Amino acid sequence: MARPTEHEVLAAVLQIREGALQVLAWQRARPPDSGRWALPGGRLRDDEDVERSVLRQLAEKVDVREVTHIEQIAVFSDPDRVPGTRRVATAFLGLVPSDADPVVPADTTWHPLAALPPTAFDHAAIVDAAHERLRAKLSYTNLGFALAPREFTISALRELYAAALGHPVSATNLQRVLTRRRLLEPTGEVAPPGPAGGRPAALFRFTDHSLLVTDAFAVLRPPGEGSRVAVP
Amino acid sequence: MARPTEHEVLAAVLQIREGALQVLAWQRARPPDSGRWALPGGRLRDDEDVERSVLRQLAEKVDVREVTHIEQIAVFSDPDRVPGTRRVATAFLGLVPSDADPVVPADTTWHPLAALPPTAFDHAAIVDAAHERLRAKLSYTNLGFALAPREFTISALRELYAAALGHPVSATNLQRVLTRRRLLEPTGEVAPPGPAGGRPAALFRFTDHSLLVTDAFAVLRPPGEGSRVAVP
DNA sequence: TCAAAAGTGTTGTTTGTACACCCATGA
DNA sequence: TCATGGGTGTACAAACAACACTTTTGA
Repeated sequence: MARPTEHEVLAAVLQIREGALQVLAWQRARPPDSGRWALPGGRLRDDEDVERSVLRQLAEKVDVREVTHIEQIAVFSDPDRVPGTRRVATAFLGLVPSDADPVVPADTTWHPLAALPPTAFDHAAIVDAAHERLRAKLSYTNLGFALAPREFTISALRELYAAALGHPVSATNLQRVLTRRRLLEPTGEVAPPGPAGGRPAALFRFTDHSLLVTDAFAVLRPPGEGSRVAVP
Repeated sequence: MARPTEHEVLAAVLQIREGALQVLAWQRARPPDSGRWALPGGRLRDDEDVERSVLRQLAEKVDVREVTHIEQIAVFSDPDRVPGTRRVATAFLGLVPSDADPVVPADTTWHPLAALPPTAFDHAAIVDAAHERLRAKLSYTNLGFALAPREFTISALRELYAAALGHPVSATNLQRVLTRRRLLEPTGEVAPPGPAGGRPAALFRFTDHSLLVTDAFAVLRPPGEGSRVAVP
């Protein structure tokens, strides 16, 4: 009955690169599932909780200072999710801003979510769940801050949102929505126009770099209340 | 280094009883934390995933058929969250409709969240997280179906929502919002008035008993799309 | 016919979308 | 002065809160 069980953490680290949403993975050199691509992670140590563990393990793959957001997605615990010793996994979503280019080990590369190579174990399901969480939170929180550089033009931000959401986004309305929610503020600077000319774009930044829920239109709220809530 | 680690599941089972949001807990008879109140749960078995495990363990406390909704909240994994052998916990939110009155063991009773007795370990934090999740999802999903009887009057539903949310809810607007989202439909029957008289109330039911996200006003959606999404 | 409870009508505000129009720059 | 991208103004529709008003019952 007391078959040994390990606990591991796994992270789907997402970044917009070359206009596409990509995930960091490393290629397994040894069985099981050798040759397939796996998410970064590993065993939970005795002296750390799952949050510290995932940050420690990511530090071996990327500079942790470049991970702007990390959150639990779910526990994956099918008894047969990996062969051999049972392993229960806590899965995380991690985000890296689009202007970072972390040094990664030789066996590790980025892959567009739209064209994932064969993945190890149940890692494809973890990537899907992370993507879904990202899509949802982009709509009702300020989570864009974790995908964008510190300063950016609206059209650059538009491309990030479009890539992450998987559908076209209007720059006009994106600016309007984020400004009305007071998530965006102009820096006062402008970016030089491209080679084809055009009006120079104003630079913006996110007002906050911690997660805020902007459920302005979430209903059934107490009579006459604000609409911003901090998430601890 | 390889200190033994157990994996347990814990459930914050919530129900509206006597007009208040209450949680199911049992009183520990033995150390550690003897006398304090703990959430139902226990060790993960080798042949089950965490979802099956929590349902199995709840079956020992309440009739599982009365649990209308269950979902993962988060992993609690502080190395010192319990004394002795390390235990990593997957916490769940469970919901029971207000008209159910499950038979529970002698050491187990319901407690209003507003007046929780001393709790064991980190179980108070789990209850808080479950409550927060419930509050959020009541606003943007049809999760009310899991708290309400199959058929109910609007004013009964109003009391459920008010108790779960912790603030007053207008019956007028509650009916309007849920109807507009097509979450509610009239049964055609009416409930007899109370002793003081009054117009008999029409009975309603939820149109769906599986979780639906009604993020009608979630922004940045693709140009011209529907507003209901099924959650698997 | 009055009090009590339920339900509908109406109004105003906020949020978001769509689209036309104006602005600043390089060639 | 024209093409190119950036930004604003305006109009419209949907969702919701607030509150007045009507309906249906028991006493």
